[in-house]
Amino acid sequence: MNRYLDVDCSKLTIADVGRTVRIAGWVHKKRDMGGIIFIDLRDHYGMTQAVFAPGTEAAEIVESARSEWVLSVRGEVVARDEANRNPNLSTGDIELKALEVEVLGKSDVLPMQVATDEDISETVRLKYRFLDLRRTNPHRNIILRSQIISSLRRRMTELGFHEFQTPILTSSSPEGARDYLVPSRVHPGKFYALPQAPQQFKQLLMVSGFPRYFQIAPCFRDEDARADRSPGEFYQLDMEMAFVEQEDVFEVIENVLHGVYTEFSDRKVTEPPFPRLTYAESMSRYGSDKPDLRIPLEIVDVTEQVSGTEFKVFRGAIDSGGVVRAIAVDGIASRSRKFFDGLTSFIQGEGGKGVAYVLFPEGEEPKGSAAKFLSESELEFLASMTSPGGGVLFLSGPEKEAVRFAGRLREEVGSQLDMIEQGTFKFCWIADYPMYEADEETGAIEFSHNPFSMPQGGLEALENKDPLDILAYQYDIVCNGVELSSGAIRNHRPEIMYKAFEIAGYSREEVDERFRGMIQAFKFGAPPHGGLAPGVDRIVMQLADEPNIREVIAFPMTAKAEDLLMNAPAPVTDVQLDELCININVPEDEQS
RNA sequence: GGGGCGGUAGCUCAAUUGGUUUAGAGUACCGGCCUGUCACGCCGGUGGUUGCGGGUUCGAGUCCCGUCCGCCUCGCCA
Repeated sequence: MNRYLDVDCSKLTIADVGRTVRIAGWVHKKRDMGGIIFIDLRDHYGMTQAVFAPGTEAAEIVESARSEWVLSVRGEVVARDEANRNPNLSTGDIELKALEVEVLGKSDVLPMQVATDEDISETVRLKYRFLDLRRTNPHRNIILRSQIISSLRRRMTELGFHEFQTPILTSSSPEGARDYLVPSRVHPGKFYALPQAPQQFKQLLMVSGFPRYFQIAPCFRDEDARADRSPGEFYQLDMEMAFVEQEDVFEVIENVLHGVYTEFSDRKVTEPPFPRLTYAESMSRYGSDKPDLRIPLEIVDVTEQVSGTEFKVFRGAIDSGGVVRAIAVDGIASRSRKFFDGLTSFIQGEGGKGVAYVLFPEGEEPKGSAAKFLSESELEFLASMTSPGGGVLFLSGPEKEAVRFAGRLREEVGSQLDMIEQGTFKFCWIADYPMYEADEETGAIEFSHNPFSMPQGGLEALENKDPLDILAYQYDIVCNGVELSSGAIRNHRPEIMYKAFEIAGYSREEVDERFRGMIQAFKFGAPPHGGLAPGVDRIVMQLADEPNIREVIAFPMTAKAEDLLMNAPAPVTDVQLDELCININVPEDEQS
């Protein structure tokens, strides 16, 4: 085939016996028996055992070879004796009797072993990522990512979408995360920004008359990392459609996600149409706008039912305008005191006060921290929420807090009691987000999500309704408690745009200044349009069943946004800085 | 920026309450032996600023303070 190899390391079988072929790859393991030498040669495709007979020139060369050397071996394919076959290897029925070997690349002593399953510290893995990626799991994850992205592209194209590229060097946009900035040499003192998302570009493409846009889009946001959030950069399946309403977007994305999740996993995937929840409904039933529907627990508002209670904890909450939220859990009555104390500690760790509870053990009196303070009728009602042997957990306080803590408690109890349904991907839409929210400290009205979303009710709603009551055509798609994407039907009407921004405190001039390109475009005939942008890394993470996003990124950065392999970020030369008219002014206590 | 956990041979880990440990083991590496292994085996050897700096103590891998790095998390993520 060429001078290095004829076939890859996975292909040779009993049918090839007698052929003389070349294979090339890495020394996975070498077993030197003193005379005969065995080498497992590994490449991307598989592994083949090469045998070196004592006294041959090839054996002499290979004697000094070590793990991860790169060899090309020419040899004769021979069948192994019955007793010497290796059933763990696809090529285990044969071996390559070496006639000739060429060393293509030597290896220093390895900083980490490749041919091992043992855990290796992430620092070492990231510093020597090229070695790490040779290992089975990391290698497989990156290939899976490639296949998923191919599949996404194919599915989008088949649905009539066209793929576009949009600028990487663009301008800083207000709102949102901190930008990554790139200094301009031609315009000293001015900066490009890397796009946080191609949001405005894709909307401009709609105005340009392209009805179905998509892109596997790199997005750059200078925000801190999480297990499911890589710092700096990530990828979205960015898509946008013209002349559509919310349901049209839902239908397309359900098709694509159901397809890709079914293609790449054996789990049960929610059949389209995915459940639709309003934001308000999701918050009240699950205490979260990204509910994990695999947990069969729901939050119930029992404020009214216990409004006459003497129980001090509830009394205090209700009298100061708060609420009492309850989660009924079957079979929980037999749990130890320690279990419930643990739940209280958990909620305290989240910033709450604690968890009250009442239990209904079968054939016994109700017990639990709240039991003796509740009236007969109150207990009767609560008992009806669960079955004998069950119990009810309570969180009380100001509504916003009670809702949030109840949501966290729901997840914690679900997880501790192994109630999370395994082997499924449960999707849902969260729609009807509020257009605005009040800043917690200042009370100022600000956009709660994307400022480019169309307010429900249009201009009329903006002019006549309390801003905090206005909903937007704004939606999220959630899978197993992970937010995959936000999206919206966009506001394509300049007059509605100006009004929407005015409510959030931006003048017409500011809007013109900050979104010049887009607002101008909308004045020259813009179609109604909308879309969303599921996070590719998170999709791959779920399909690879990895708990950490770095496992599906070939060259990830650390939580502190450093690339340990490429040594980024790094200082640059004074010449480079001079050319950009930049003076570095790092405070002394931050120098390292 | 706050909180939590961690950092001991190249790698993965151990080391009782602060003390007979010359800081050990496996693996890797080096040397010797071995012609059918597939985690080859056997014998021997090299390899340590216990992240770094300071402190307490007769004595610190172990306790205290600071600092750096890694992970998780809160803030942050239109």
